[in-house]
Amino acid sequence: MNVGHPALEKFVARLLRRSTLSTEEVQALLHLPCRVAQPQAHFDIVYPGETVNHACLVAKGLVARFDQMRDGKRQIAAFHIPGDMCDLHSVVAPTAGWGISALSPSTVLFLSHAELRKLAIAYPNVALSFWRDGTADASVLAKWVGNLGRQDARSRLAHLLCEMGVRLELAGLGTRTSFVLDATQEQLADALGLTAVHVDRTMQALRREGLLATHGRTIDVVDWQCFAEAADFDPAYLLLGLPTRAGATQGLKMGRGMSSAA
Amino acid sequence: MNVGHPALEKFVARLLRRSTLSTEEVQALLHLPCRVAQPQAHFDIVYPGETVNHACLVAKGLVARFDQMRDGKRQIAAFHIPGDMCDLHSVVAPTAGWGISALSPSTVLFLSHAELRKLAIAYPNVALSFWRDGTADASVLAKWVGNLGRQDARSRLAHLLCEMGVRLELAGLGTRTSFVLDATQEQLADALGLTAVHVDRTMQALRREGLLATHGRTIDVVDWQCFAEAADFDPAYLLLGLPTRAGATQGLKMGRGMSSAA
DNA sequence: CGGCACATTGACGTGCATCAAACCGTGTGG
DNA sequence: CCACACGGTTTGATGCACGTCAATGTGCCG
Repeated sequence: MNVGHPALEKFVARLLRRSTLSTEEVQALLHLPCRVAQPQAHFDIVYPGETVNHACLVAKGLVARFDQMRDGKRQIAAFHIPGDMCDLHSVVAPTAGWGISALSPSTVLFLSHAELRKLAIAYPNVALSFWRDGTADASVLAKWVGNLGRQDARSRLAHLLCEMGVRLELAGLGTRTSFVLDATQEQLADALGLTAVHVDRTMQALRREGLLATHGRTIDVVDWQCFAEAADFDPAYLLLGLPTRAGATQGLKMGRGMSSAA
Repeated sequence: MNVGHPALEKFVARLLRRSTLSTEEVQALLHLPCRVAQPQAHFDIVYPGETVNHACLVAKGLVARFDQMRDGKRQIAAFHIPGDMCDLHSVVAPTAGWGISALSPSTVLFLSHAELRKLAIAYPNVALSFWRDGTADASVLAKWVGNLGRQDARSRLAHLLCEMGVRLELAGLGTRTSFVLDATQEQLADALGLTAVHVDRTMQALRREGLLATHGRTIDVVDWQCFAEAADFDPAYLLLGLPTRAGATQGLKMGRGMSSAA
């Protein structure tokens, strides 16, 4: 057991990107006790359906939240990079259907629900920031639903890469046009609702189009504008106050009449 | 402007299904002021990308949160039934990428963010219950990601119907095996990432198999067990403490080694 | 050097999209 | 009371994006 692990700073930095916290609140967060673990790639940190009494903070590596079908097929619902709490929501819902798995060799911190809840109750503002953090995750999920439901493989893959680029850049782990995404094509396939084979072919297509270059697991986006275009990517859903693609989706379709009965 | 609308009771009932609240807290919630509107079917209540200063509570009808692509195609990310707050999360994130649309003729209440935030700060326990409510929505989103990514049309449709059955039953609007889902096949298609044509054919297949019967927009599930089986449905993700399908997804796949460095 | 995880390739099958037309119930106006 | 328009459902013909299976290539590590 450990108090005030340096990775907590990354988490606080993430919260501060969307919420304002007082020095006292920040200090309280930074002094949370934690336990550290270093799962290797493919290790399941939390099994689907398990009840936990701690939340999981990523310090290093790439971690995913996934849903598992009866036949064993997996669908990744979220990627988590250093500074992310995979399951902060487990504080208010300790049993759920998902699992958490390390995609690459990682370092994770376990923070007790009791301690986190204590903070949320003592500092209403911290509670709001936790809620807001969860809302941001949910917004990403909603966007993934849109991607899976209404875009083809090319757009889906491009969108995922755009998202990870922006998030990794903000986390200080590269730039949106050049970053390391430490996942196998099979893991990407699990996130995109595709097969590894098709992810490979799609990746090749993007390379052939000159939109993308890869060196090992480093992704280089050649022309961000074109690429974001191909991805139908608008960073608004990340809830980071980033500049929105002008007039993108606003008011495309008018509804028809709404009798007000105030 | 209206104070203490009866539909607030449904919302409080929804919160109480997952959280415990004191009488005082309940009273405070029940006395929230609101504005009422009655959108007809297809009316867009909130446009994608709009900034709002109120949250939207469904009193009657069927309402959806949706994501819109550049080409105008829509993907529904969540259905909302009476008692649901479509966008409680907008209290902590007033601008986001989604839109909200009435699928059938509905009644909705608008509750001011300021008032809701005031409650959340005054009563930490209410803040937790709001956070928990948002978490439940997020859990449903994650499940939808799984469905869209890894199940075929038949399972997806069946799963959606299972979910709506259970939710409508809990809201007192039918039973899980017999309920009204007031959406067109096109709207279902927008939720399932399919086309209306294919939804129709899939529905017919389920009827032919004897799993389902429909009368207008009333759904009758013939054999819940078989149907839930076909849907790969396990209600755990609804976070309602419902009985879980025995040993469904637990520990299907073992991970491999995790060097502990506590 | 051999083994292993991952990437890549090719041949082939299929689930769902697309397009276009017909059908059906319901409300509306002549 | 019929005609017709309208939103929604149903049907059929055709095509393609992606899945499946199976083999081969490639870099890394012991």
